[in-house]
Order: sequence, then structure tokens, then C-alpha cells
Amino acid sequence: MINHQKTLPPTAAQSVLCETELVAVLVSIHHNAPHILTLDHGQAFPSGPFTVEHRSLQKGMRNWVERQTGLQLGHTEQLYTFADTHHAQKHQVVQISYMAFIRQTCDHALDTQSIYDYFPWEDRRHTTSASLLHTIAERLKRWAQGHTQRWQRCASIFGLEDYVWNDELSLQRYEVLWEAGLVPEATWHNGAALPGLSMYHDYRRILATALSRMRAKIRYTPAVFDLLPHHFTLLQLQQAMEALAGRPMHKQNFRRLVQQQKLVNRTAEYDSPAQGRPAQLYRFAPETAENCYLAGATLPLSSIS
Amino acid sequence: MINHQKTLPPTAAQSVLCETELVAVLVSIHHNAPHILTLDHGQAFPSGPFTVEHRSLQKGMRNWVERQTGLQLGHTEQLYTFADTHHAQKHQVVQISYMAFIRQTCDHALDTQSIYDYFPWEDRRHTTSASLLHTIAERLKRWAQGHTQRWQRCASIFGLEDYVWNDELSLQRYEVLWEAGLVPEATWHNGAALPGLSMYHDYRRILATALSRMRAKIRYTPAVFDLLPHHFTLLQLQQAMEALAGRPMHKQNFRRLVQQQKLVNRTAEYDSPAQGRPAQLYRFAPETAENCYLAGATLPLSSIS
DNA sequence: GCGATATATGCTCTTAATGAGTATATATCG
DNA sequence: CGATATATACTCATTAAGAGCATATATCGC
Repeated sequence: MINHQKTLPPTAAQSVLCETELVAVLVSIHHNAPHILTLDHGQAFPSGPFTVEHRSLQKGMRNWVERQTGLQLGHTEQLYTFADTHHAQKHQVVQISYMAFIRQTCDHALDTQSIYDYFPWEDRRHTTSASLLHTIAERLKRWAQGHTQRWQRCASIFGLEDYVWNDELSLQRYEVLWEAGLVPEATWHNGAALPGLSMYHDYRRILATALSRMRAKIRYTPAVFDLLPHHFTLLQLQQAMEALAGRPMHKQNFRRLVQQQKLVNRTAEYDSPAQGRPAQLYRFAPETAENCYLAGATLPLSSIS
Repeated sequence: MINHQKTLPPTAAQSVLCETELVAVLVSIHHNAPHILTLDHGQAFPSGPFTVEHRSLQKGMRNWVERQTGLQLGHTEQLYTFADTHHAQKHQVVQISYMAFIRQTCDHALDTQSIYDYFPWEDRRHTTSASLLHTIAERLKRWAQGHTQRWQRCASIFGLEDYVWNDELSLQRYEVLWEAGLVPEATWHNGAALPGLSMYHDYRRILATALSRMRAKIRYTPAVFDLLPHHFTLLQLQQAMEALAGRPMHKQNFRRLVQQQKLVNRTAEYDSPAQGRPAQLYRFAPETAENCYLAGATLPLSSIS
């Protein structure tokens, strides 16, 4: 038996009072692209106060988001906590950011924006994006002129030279672009900025964090299913994964994986397309819902050159 | 060109003032086991206030830890932010937890404790730990009696039946044990608790989070090197990895990996052991320090049955 | 019925990574 | 010399990952 005392620790450091705000990155899929819910013409995330009546931070977040937007939140995870130094400095503001998935239901009237409007270089599903990466490579090369290590870092993060593109490094890519002064919010911003919307404060950095996290998450948990309707076709599932990962996949291999992991069950229903054979509708296998750790859907990629 | 305005968003939600505390999980390696720095006989982490003069949360953390303990922090990352409901309820207390690695320098007089004293089942380097896992399996089976899905979850998380042990699931394992009432801090604690020290508040949960994170981290970043002396033998490196992962490794395969990834450079020095051939001393390859993402050291495990 | 379109599936193949085993140098000390 | 421990060289089986080729199957409009 263990001696377990529930007394308070004697180390209660005297803290300073801070304002605490909850920031929500609410992700959904529209038109084959991951979207976020925004305020103020795409420049801010919805945010709300953390009040005393809330039991936990997560519950507090769910509470006001659901009350304010009427949306049901799916997979939710904490992203990062930061102290916003942009605010007026009377007292510190601590912002706790969360990412949550929203199931695409009806086209609501809320302001929504594609994540790739903020990071066009992160969408590598079409060969047309290659020219942007080429531009970035050129400008990074100029920045890294003479610094071998710096160029190594750029190359490995952006999948240049012999390195391969790693979709989970969105945050690192944004940070390098920031350091190189290629995004407008960088203080030493030089020359013309790269295409891509910017946001207030460090919000675009938060969004890059969210993108990294969601790409990592869909690999080893069935979180994608919180973005899809309850009944979906396998193509829809694949396209959702492609939209999140920002790269195309090999259809046959994708299905091989999905089937052998028993991720989905077929339903009796069929899709009704304008043309072509109707697609079978599937639903997420309820048994897999519980032990989701092993459901590692490593992405079956196809080459995009 | 992008229209980048640095005005404030109109959504300044009126927040409530909170106490903000920084909690530090300071990890180092002693006697072939990962240790943490503790207060109050292993029941609390060092913690400090976040004050206005600090530029960022991370800097604030580094600041007071280094001032208080005199320790230099290596790899640092934010773990999780939570609202402590155990405190007196005048105003909320928000606790922001960080994990930081400390390079083993000299044996300082600080209070330190092995992580495996808190989670004995997480150390699977020796076959002797099998009996504890057996006990856990038995008690979980009793808890999951009649609930097939619940048992599936236990089995997959603890690597029972056909499932394999996944060392990164320490947090999930702790949570299951909590739910099953097998740890003393669980409210519906039934019967005798499992061996393992407990801590104040949710601190043991934070520690489980830290263990999960560090095990994940050493896979794809060279963070281990922040726990080792600057010059080390390959065996020391392997034993550090084994200590963190809680499982033995195959020596030949481990070296194959380390060498082919150019993670280390040999130095001219040698170890001076009591007996046997002196081991070559190595140091972390400085070129790899910058682009550490590719340095994925997937653990070459050896079977422990 | 036929072609266009799109879903659905089966099979092969190469390459690389992983886990595991066997054997054997090499160096130091008592 | 023998005990001890480092260091290294190979081999081998299994599996997963990436990619390609081919071919059913179902619906629609003409």
C-alpha cells in the first residue's frame, strides 16, 4: 500500500494574475481542402474566456464554442500555450490554443477559409504547386548564401536536393520562412512576401502547428472520421486524407491498408453520382473506435515528381 | 503583395484573471534510469510563477529554473496546460507544464527520483518486470469482465494477447489504470493499489505525459544527446536510449543505425574502465544538429518475451 | 446495345527497413 | 593465458512501402 496524502505542496509560488483566453482552431473539410473557421476576414480564430465555472480547460472550450457556433466538436486536442506580447502590457495575456475537428454537416453561414490559402506551398497534390516550391527554393538559397548548415536545414525541411518532402514539417517550414524574412509578419521582412494570407499576432504560427499536428495525428489515430459524414465512400475517405496530407495517394495501396486494418464496415447504401457506377457507402468500424492506437494508417503515397 | 495589418482583432473576449504557474519536469539520467527533479520527497515538481518581465513562457521557465537550481537546460518542450481544480477556488490556477533535459554533470545535492519508481510497469528492460505486468493483466481482466471492447483496449495498450508493447503509450496506460481504480489517486480506488509512488494533484499524469513525449521524441530527434555528457561511449548512448525507452536493444543493429545516420563522430579519447578493453569516446555530430528531423532513430529492439 | 465514366478489385514486383542470429577481431588487466 | 568488454563483419527471414498493370462492375445518355 502506498502512502498517498492529498495535502497541498509547500511550494505554492506566488504567481502573477494573467488574463486567460482560449483560442480555437476549428477544422473541417470543404471542397477537398481542410478549412478553418475564422473571424475578421480570415485574420483571427474564434476565442473565448476561461471562466471559473468551467471544470477543465477542454470543457470550457467545448462549452463556449458549441454555445456560440452551435457546432459539435469531434476530436479535440490542445495545441500550445503562449503569452501574447502584442497585447497592451497592463497584465499578461496567456492564450491556450486548441484544435478541434468538425464534421462537415450542412453549409453553414460561418466564415471559413482554406488552410492552403495561408500556406500554399503545403498543398502538393497537384504538380502546379511545383513552381511555388521552386521560387521558395531560390529565395532560401539566396538567404543561405555562404551558410552551408543553414542551407542543409532548408533543404531537409523543404525536401530539396536529395531530401524527400515530409508533410509533418509544416511548422518548421513556416519558421524557416519567418527567419528568412519571406513572410510579411517577420520583423526583418525583406522584399516581396510569398503568396499566402497572414493573420493577427502569432496566429499563423498556431495554424502551422495545427497543420503539423493534424497530419501527424491522422497517421496513427482514426481522427479523420471526425471530419467525414457518418456514411462515406472510400474515395471520399481517401480524398480527405489527401486534403489533410496535402499530397496524392495510390488508390490500390490505400484500400489495401484500409481493408486489412478493418477500419471501416460497408453499409447497405450507395452513393448516387451524376455519372458512373454508384460508390458503396462505408462507416467507421465501431470496434476499432476504442483501441485506435494500432490503427496506424501510414500514407500510401504516389509520386508527384 | 499581401495586405498585412497589425491592428488588434475586435474579438477581445473579456477574460477572468487567473494565477499562472510554470511547472517543470526536469529529466536527467542516473544509474541507467531516467530521473526527475522533485520537491517534497518526490511528490511535487519544481514550479514557479510567470511574471510580467518575461518575454515568453519558455524563457520565463528557463529563467527561474536556472536561477533556482543552477542547472543548464537542454532540449525543452511544452507539455500540457491544465486548470488545477484542487487548489482553493478563489480564482482559477492555470498550470503550464514543461519538460526539459538536463545533462548529467556532477552529482548535485538535489532531490531526484527514478521515473520508474512512479511507473514500475514501464521498465521492461529486464525479464523480472514480467510478473508485474502479469498482475496488472489479471486485475484489468477482472475490471473488463463482460466488457469486450474495454478488454480489447486494455490488451492493445498493454501489449497483451496478440498485441505488441508500444512504449509510447505510457500516458494511455496510466489513464487505463486510473479508470480501473488501480492507482491510489483514482477516486474510485478499489482494493490494493499497484506498486509505484504517487504525487500531488495530477502530477503523476503530467509525468506520464512527459514519459510518452520523451519516448516519442528520441525517435526522430537527437534529443538524447542533451542527456549525455559531451563525450560518451556508444554503449552509454545505447544504455541511455534503453533507459528512456524502457526496453533492451540489439547492439549490432543499434550501431548500424547510429553509424549510417552519421549521428556521431569519434574523438581521439578513450574511456578508462576497471576491466576490459577501453571504449572509444564519441560526440554528437555538429552537422546533424541543425537538420535533426531526418535523424529518425527507430529503436532496434531485442526480444524480451 | 454501346461507349463514356467511375467505382472496385486482383495481382505482381522491387526496394528498403526491421528484427535477429552467428562469428570473430581487438584491447586491457591481473 | 584467461577473463572481460569493446568493436565489427556478415547473413538471413520477414514485412511494409511504393508503384505498376490489368480487369471487372455498374450506371447513364444516346
